[in-house]
Amino acid sequence: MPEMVDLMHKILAPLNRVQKNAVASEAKHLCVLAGAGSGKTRVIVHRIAWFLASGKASSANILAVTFTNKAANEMRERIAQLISLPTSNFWVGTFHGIAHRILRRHHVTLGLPDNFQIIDSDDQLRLIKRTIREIGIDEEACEPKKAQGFINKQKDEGRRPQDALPSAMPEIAMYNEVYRTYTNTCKRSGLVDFAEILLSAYELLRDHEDVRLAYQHQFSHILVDEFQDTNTIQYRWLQMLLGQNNAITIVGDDDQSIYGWRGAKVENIHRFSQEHPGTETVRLEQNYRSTQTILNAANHLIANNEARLGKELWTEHKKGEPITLYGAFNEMDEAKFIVERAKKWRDSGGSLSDVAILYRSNAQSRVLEQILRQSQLPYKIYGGLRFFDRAEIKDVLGYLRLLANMSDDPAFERVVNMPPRGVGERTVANLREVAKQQNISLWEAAKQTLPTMNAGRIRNGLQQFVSCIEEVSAEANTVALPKLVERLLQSSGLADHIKSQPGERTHIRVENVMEFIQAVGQYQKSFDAEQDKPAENSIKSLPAFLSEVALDAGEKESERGDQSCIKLMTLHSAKGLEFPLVFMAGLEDGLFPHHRNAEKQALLEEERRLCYVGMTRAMQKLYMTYAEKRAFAGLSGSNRPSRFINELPKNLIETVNLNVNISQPAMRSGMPSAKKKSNSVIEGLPYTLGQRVRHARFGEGVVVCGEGAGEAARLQIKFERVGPKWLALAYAKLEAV
DNA sequence: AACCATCGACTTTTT
DNA sequence: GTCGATGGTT
Repeated sequence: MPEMVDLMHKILAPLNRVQKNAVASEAKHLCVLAGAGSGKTRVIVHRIAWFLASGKASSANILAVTFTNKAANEMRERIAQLISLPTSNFWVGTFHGIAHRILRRHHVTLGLPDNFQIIDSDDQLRLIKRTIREIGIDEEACEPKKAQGFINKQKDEGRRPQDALPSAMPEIAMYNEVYRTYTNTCKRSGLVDFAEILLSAYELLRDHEDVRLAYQHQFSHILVDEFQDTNTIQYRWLQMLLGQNNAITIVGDDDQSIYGWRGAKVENIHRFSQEHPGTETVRLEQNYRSTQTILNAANHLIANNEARLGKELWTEHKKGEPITLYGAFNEMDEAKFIVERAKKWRDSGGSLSDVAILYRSNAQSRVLEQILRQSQLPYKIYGGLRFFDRAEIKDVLGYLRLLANMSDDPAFERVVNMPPRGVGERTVANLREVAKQQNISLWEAAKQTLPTMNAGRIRNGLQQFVSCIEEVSAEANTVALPKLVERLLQSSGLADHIKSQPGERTHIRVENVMEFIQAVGQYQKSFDAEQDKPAENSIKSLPAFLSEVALDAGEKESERGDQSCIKLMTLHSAKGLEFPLVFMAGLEDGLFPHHRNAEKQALLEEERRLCYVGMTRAMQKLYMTYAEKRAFAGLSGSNRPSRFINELPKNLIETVNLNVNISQPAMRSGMPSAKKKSNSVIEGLPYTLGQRVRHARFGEGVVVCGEGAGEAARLQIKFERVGPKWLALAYAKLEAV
């Protein structure tokens, strides 16, 4: 008993007053509005521990749901750390992970094969393309990407093809037809996409009372992280688990809802307390991350949003440095400025791993990379292609999927001619025809068709493929996964193919495959440990491995090898992270807020939240930059500074123009036009940035930047014919144009 | 069937 | 300025 009291003390002691109220709340339901950097995860972890320590629930009664594997793992680890209990019987996981686990358990009830597999959005798109072709709709009229968006949206909203909303638009009917056919194909092939996981899990609970009651009985205490990001079906799914008696704790921040475009409904958190009588709402507003200056600016910005529950961050930290605003001449100049300041940070004792450069769209990283490389600063781009999405890895996975489930037609199509063995589009089309007529899989069709084919290159190739699969498949009974993968790579010729590809990427691809084999080995190990004995075959572990891979975003990759690297990522992928020094680049109207989201209020508010998220990543110092001219496909030409800049309190901002070595006083007026003028004057020189000049030898150009004064004054001119050149003003004969 | 050249599109992406 | 898809050529 004294241990219990000790434990309860240990749980509450490190918390502030509001956090304590949340953790120990006796209310039936709890809504924690957790501002950025306010100790959100800590509250959720401690509340779980509190339930356990106070005897309200045992670990098996708790369901904790997150959106990312990373968050789920972190939660699990921190619970284990706080209370010394094994966490293996906790239900902690992502929406998809938990729903998937339930699907596996009840696959019979759902009419799913026991070896059903998960397809990612890439596979989904391929399958949809094929479906469109199969139906025979004109691809011009039915863009696969749009069809994919439609289907996922339907599923996110809980609508099956037969539930289609009446619509006057003929294309809706067309998309729905694709949806219907696609659904059938998935069923036949034993495939489940991401949205399907959630929808099926919801329908299972909705339609089967016994199942529903069993889970309701089990999960007396439900906790949900990042609740502002839940979509319709996730909300309903939670509703099913909640029933009348269970208690739920939701944690989230409506000001950080930035995934509305993916179906997330901020309204879910807005209306939660109304729909759940007995809800206590707690606001975590003390921030442990940023300076008061940064928080004030962020508070001021987000106050412009109308639809919000309302929250104001504060901190006990110092005021800190002002936010530095830099209006660059162009994107090069912007990148140079950022790199310059990052260097300064390092030279004055900071670490480059503390530095993050955030941007609205991925394309912006290119210039930054270029300048970083030139400056020889180490950097790492986050959120690019995920490890398991690399082409060579997906090829190997395609083979494995086929081994796990011979009816997996998309997998068949991916690998039947990989490496090229003469089985082209024509041959596959024939197989598809056979498969369709007899309602069998492509694999079966291939085996059946083979003896009737004309001898030749095509038949040889297909025969090779079939033999390879059968051979390796037989071995799956006797060898473990890593060995199986190696055999597969050899037997299929994929290993040789990758090695023999010309180009500089070969080396990396080979390395990736090696790493994949290693990952497979690790997986087999942990699988064996769970089963309590080493498996002498891959049959059992393979489907589970594939599911794990499909539901793994590949976050592990970002963990390694990032010592003292500057981090580059989009604002979206920065959510949940923090950095001592943050640069937000490309704050231009059109880019950020993105022009497609600038008109409608709701969309603009989401852009503003994105800006808020970006700003609140910064711990010590925040830079915001924009380029007056940006060469950017589609959005070329000159841009105004982002309207968000004007929404920041002027007294928290210092405006700087690095290249001319002058610090400008804070903007006098918020008007971009006024600012533009004052900013482009080069102090002490008779030229302005962006001015056109003519040189006797180099021709016409534009003043890009300048430095020095008097005799030492130099200007950088970007010439149309010969590119940028630095010229000493004293010698170069320039004339204004 | 495989390769190459040309055209055009282009936000964000937890699973 | 780059990636991907498409169409024509070998």
